[in-house]
Amino acid sequence: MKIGDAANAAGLPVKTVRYYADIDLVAPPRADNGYRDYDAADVKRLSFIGRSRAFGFSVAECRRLLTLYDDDSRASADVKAIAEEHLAALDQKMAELATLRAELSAIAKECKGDAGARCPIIDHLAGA
Amino acid sequence: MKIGDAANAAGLPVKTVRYYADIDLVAPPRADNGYRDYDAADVKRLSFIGRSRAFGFSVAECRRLLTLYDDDSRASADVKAIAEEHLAALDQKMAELATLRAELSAIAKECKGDAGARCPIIDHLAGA
DNA sequence: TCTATTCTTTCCAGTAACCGGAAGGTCAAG
DNA sequence: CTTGACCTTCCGGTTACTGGAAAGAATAGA
Repeated sequence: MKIGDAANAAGLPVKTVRYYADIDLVAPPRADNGYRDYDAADVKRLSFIGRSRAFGFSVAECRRLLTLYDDDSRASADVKAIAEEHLAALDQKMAELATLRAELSAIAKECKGDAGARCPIIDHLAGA
Repeated sequence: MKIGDAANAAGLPVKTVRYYADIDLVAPPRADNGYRDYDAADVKRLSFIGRSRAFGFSVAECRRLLTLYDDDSRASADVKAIAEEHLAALDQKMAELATLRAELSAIAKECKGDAGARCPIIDHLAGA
């Protein structure tokens, strides 16, 4: 199976699939003509990565998850640990954004937003 | 004033200040010895950028804000527009993260997280 | 069979916003 | 005069790709 078909089946851009091959995430053998030769298992792994990425896992995390996916005797605790690690990171990110948003919103409220030059937002950013 | 002092006064790493000079955000003249020569106004602009970045504005947005900061006859509406644009982006980002978090959390809950191999998280990622 | 099109390959550059380090010039202190 | 702390430029790496160029391979149609 050529890269285009594999990418299609996995729902990923060809470029991305080639990139995953470059970084040895899913690196199929080569056919005689030099083309990468994907099989059904590769497509499954690509789909797995696609879904993991959609959940916000980094490529590095995907690599770990893929190792666990391949390992029939893994402990589900190991998988869950990665997931909770990621959940914690999401929580932290959201908290940061919420703080930012609240502060900026408070400052923006003070600004009339008219044709006048006086602007509390600028003043705040300037350190007033 | 040399870059180290300016960076110090603005609370930014020297590398960052040099980067801002490279991209013409705050580009001071050169002294005879080739050193960048910052003045008090430059330090203020650097601090302004530092605070803007801390609020999550991109460097491109900082550039726009800086233009308005420099313009005594700007309309506060122009500043507020940038701020609200950014607030909207923050809201969208937070919404995305919240969705992600909820979905992942729901899946993770199904996983016992023990020594067993059966793992609903992996199953979900595999597309079960 | 010739050809046009659609693959595929590799490699290079760019994205955002820097950080780290190397090689080398400058300057103040001791 | 030498040491050390600055400063300079340039190159590479970070994340996860994306776009594009140049060139070879395969396939469909005339």
